[in-house]
Formats: sequence, structure tokens, C-alpha cells
Amino acid sequence: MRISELSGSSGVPVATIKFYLRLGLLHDGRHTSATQASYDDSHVDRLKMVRALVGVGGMSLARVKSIIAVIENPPQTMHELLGPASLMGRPGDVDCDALDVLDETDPEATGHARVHRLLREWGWDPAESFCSTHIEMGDALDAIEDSGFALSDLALGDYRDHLTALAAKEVARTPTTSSEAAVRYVALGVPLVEPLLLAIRRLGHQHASAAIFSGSAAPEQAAR
Amino acid sequence: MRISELSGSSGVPVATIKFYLRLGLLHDGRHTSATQASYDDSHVDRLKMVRALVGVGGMSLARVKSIIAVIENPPQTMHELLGPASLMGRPGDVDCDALDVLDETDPEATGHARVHRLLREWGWDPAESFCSTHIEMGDALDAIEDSGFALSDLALGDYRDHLTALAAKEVARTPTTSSEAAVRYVALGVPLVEPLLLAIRRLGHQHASAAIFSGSAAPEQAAR
DNA sequence: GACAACTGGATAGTCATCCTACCCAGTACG
DNA sequence: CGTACTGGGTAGGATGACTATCCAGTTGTC
Repeated sequence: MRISELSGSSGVPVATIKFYLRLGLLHDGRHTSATQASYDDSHVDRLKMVRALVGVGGMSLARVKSIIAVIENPPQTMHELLGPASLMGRPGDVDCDALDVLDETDPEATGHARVHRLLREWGWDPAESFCSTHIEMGDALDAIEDSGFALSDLALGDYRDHLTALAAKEVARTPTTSSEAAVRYVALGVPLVEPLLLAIRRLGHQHASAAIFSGSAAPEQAAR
Repeated sequence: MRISELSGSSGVPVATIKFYLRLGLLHDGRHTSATQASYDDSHVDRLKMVRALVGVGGMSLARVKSIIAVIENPPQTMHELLGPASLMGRPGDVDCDALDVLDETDPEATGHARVHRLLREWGWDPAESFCSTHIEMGDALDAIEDSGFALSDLALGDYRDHLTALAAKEVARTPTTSSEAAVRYVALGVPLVEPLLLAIRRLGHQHASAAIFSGSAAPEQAAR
């Protein structure tokens, strides 16, 4: 398959394919001469994957590249796979030791302190999860706080209940037949399912609000 | 409060504040003379909100602006609020009538057909949710499919169960005391909680994998 | 074997987004 | 009075993701 055919069957412009080749997002074709190479289905699949991750997944090419790196060079343990797969290529890969020190003393890091407290309350060992995830969660809590939005521990508990139940099912569904399948499942499934998840949540909001407020007036009137 | 003080208490550079003022992300201060204006706490709050939505929320300034528009000029019904709040400023505000026509005939739109089928199976009226949400969900399903990842209806059902339970609780928690509080809750809560949600899911993955694969070897070994 | 069409490889240009720097005349205040 | 600061405006820069153009080599066709 020549590059123009690859472009045709993947829907990606030739110039973009060349660009992806240069970035290392797409593996080189088999060279048949100095100025000729042939591509196969693996290149079509890769291109579709990249476009899916970039398009709906909303990822940067840098993050896609690190996902590809994990798929091509899988880590040794299942657990090791989950951390990097979660936030590969994201900002904030800072040192984790600093987090152990702070523990609700630093007024600047209320969100991170809350994460530690919650993990303790939930009976979760902080060591079994990645500090980068703690940081993300802390940042998210801080952002919610900063924008003047209150989120009770009760509400957080609801999130934990439902999401960990979901996560457990997802992990349980991980194929164990081959390492390639498992790596693909995690590296692609974790980030690609995210937009789906958020869409279903919004669908749920609309469904629930239709049930509660169906045909009812604006909050102004409803409150009176 | 002068602009430099506003900058100090919000942590946003003066040049950026001017930029936000020009874009309409920040309301003008009260002019005291031709070249002087005074700002108050509402400006500090707004700046913090904008930074939270842009930073952790990962939104574009355009989307932040449309969220601000909703907060400043709320829609008439609760239900009307949820649609725009969900995907304000996102790409894909296409015509919805086209979706009614397709109904699993178009091979190009398998994801969207699946959304319609799922909604029917779940007993949800498609009319009570926004077609833009259907489109997002369809796109997400297509992207998952395109990248060579299979997602069973069973797994989708799990997502629906947990996320709609969560969404229902979130909707139930919407304050009805004042319209301002309700609008703020929805317009900020829907998008800002998203990163938190995803972080907890990843935490759940790590927790679950620690329980299952604790100390176990790589999938290669485990599979044998 | 002439010749247009295509190839890989490289360089440079485009477009959008999000700021950042600078300039300017007009206050504020010690 | 002088210095610092203000709002307002324009221009510039950084980044990310392409896109266009050029070029020498290759392929298929007549």
C-alpha cells in the first residue's frame, strides 16, 4: 500500500500522514527503495487510533505519542500500566515525596490535604495509587473550591461509590488472554471511554431533570 | 480596588486581566474617571472562576464565555439550563432533525444509530434529552469503535446504571432556594466536576488493580 | 526511453488560541 | 511637579496542529 492509498483508506491527508511519521506517531513503512515504502493494515489501524484519541478524546499529539509508547513497550506489571496510562503526557509529573510531607499543614494545598484525608477515611492505602492521580484529584478539588462551589464529603462519597464500582468492573473486564490485548484495553480504554462517560452523565442529568422539573417553571417560580 | 490590586488578590497578571476585559470574560469596573475604574470582590470571584474553568476544567475561553453568559442571563426553565450548560461552546452544534431521519440506515453513523437504539432499550424518551448530547455520545462510541476497541451493551449498561444514579443525585442536590444558586450550581458544577470524576475513576482503577493483581506478575506471566 | 504522476523527505508557511509587551495620553498623589 | 499607575489599544510571541511547496528519485505507460 502506497501513501496515497493509506491516505484513502484512513481518511487522513497525505501531508498529515507525513507529519505523523515525522513525529513518530506512525511507524515507518517497509522501504522498497530509496524513495518508496509500502504500508499495511497496521498503519491504517494506527491512524484511526490516533484520530480517535485526538478527535473525540481531545488529546494532544504528545499524549497520544506516550500512549503509543506504552502500547509498543508495555510495562512489566498490570499495576504499573494503570498509572502511566491514566495521565500520560499530562502536565504535573512532579515529585511525589513532597506530598507526604505536607499533610494538611500547607494552607495552599487544601485540595491535596483533603485527598489524603479522604483516602484515609475510605480506608484506601495511598501507596497503592499513583501520586499523580492524587495531584489531579487535589487540583480538581481546588478548582471546584476556587470557583466558589461547595462539594460536601457526602457528595464525594457518592462519587467514590459509583465510580469505584464502575472502575472495578472495568478492571475485572480486562482481558487476561494476552498481554497485548490487556495493554490495548487499558491504554485505549481508560482515556477513550472518558468522553462517553461524561456524555452519559449529561444524558442522566437531562433524564433526571425531565422527571423532576417536567413542564415546571423556572427555578424562580418553583422556589416560591 | 485598582487593577493592580485586583491582579494581586486574584493572582492573574494585569495584562491578562485587560485581555479578559476585552474578551468580555470579566465585567467592566465602575469608572471613576476617564482613565480610572474600581473593581470589587465580584471581579476577584469571576477571575478565580475563569482560571478554574480554563485551568483544571481545560476549557477554551470561548466556552468559558458562554458559561458566563448562561450565569448572567439564565434560561427560563431548569431543563433548558442543562443542555447548554453541558456543551456550551463545543463544536458540533449541528441540526438535530437530521438525526431523526437516519435511524440505523446510514452506515457512516453507527454510533449515532446505537445511541438511538440504546435510548429505546433503556426506555428513555430521546425528546427529553438534547440531540447535541446524543451526537457527543455517538461520536464517543464511534471513536471507541474506530480505534479498534469493543464495548459491549452490557458494559454500556453498567455505565448507564452508575452514571445516571450519580446524575440523579446531582440533580436532586440542585439548590432550589434561589435561581442564581441553581444556575451557578449547574453551570459550574457540570463541567468542573468532570475532572474530579475522572480522577476518582482512575483512583478506582488503581485500587481495584492493586486488589486483583497485588504483587502479581505481568499479564504475560499471569496469562500462562 | 521519454514523460507525467507519484514517492519520501525536508523546510517553511498557515491558522487558531492564549496570552504578553509596549505605547500612549490621562489621572492620582506625595 | 514628578513619578507611578491607569485604561485602552495595537503589536508581538509561544504553542500546537497541521498544510503547502519543493526536490531528487521511482514507477508505470506508451
